Amino acid sequence: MAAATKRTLSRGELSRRTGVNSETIRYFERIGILSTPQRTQGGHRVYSQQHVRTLSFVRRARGLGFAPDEVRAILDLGGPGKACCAEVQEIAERHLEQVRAKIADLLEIERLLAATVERCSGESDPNCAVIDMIEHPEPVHSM
Amino acid sequence: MAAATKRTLSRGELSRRTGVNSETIRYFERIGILSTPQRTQGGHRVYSQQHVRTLSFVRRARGLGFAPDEVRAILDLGGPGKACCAEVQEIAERHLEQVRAKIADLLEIERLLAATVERCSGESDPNCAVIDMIEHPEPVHSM
DNA sequence: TGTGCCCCCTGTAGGGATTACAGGATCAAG
DNA sequence: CTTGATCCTGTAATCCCTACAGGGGGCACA
Repeated sequence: MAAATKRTLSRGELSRRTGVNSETIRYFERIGILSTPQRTQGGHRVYSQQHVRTLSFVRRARGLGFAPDEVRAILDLGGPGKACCAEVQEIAERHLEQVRAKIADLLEIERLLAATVERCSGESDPNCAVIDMIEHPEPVHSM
Repeated sequence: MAAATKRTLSRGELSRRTGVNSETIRYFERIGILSTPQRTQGGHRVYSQQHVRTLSFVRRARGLGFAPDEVRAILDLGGPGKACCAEVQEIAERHLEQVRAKIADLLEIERLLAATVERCSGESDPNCAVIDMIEHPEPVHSM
């Protein structure tokens, strides 16, 4: 079991590899986001490279605001031999819409913030542009 | 108190107007994000148009992933006669950076999702492009 | 074969943000 | 004045994690 490419990892190693808190890994397993790993005779979890990939994906998706349920929904469809494209495509498209809506909102906020910071004198002007923006926001549609 | 422009609202009305859960309004008041409103003699909260504006801003900011503390930080600076520009500008700039980072990540995800959905046949192809993407994601830097 | 030390195991408790609920009072319309 | 909707307060529950306590495994190294 020496060097080179070790094909399995402990929970701590998986945590370090993916940046996901090791307690959270246990939690993800409990709520069905990460498949139950094999165990050693002593009961220690043994993770595969597949787990690394999945968990990395989950991390990115969660970090971008996708709900655990949504993540699970996509992940569930990726199981071995499970149903495919038609169904997955629909979910993916919904996500795409959400992503685009978020981007639009953020761009709007970005525009506002940037313009505002620019107008800011940096001095102690009681007529602050940022505060103005807060108190009289342009409508950013929806939300 | 008939029609036209009623200048005050009850909690429920404020909730409906802003889309923020009415219990959450109470919560925001408790943690200092929404200023304590006036009360009727019977103890019912009475909100102003200002509350509508602030709460809408809070909602947008929260929806975009800004922490309550961050929201409060900006809001606090907007108080009547409070300190200004220099300080606010700094906060706003930090936010701007965060916003831009988020946008970048989302654009990356959007690109991936869009390309993937496009490749999708929409049929029951066991070789699903979306699932492919999940299992062999291109690195999206950081995260 | 021991024997350390580190990491892992389980169950459970904590925390932040939000939402829900129970039991009672107020509002406002008829 | 009655009544149904809405509000009040305090507290519990929920979700998503994260942390802790106490008791073992895993494994290098002598």
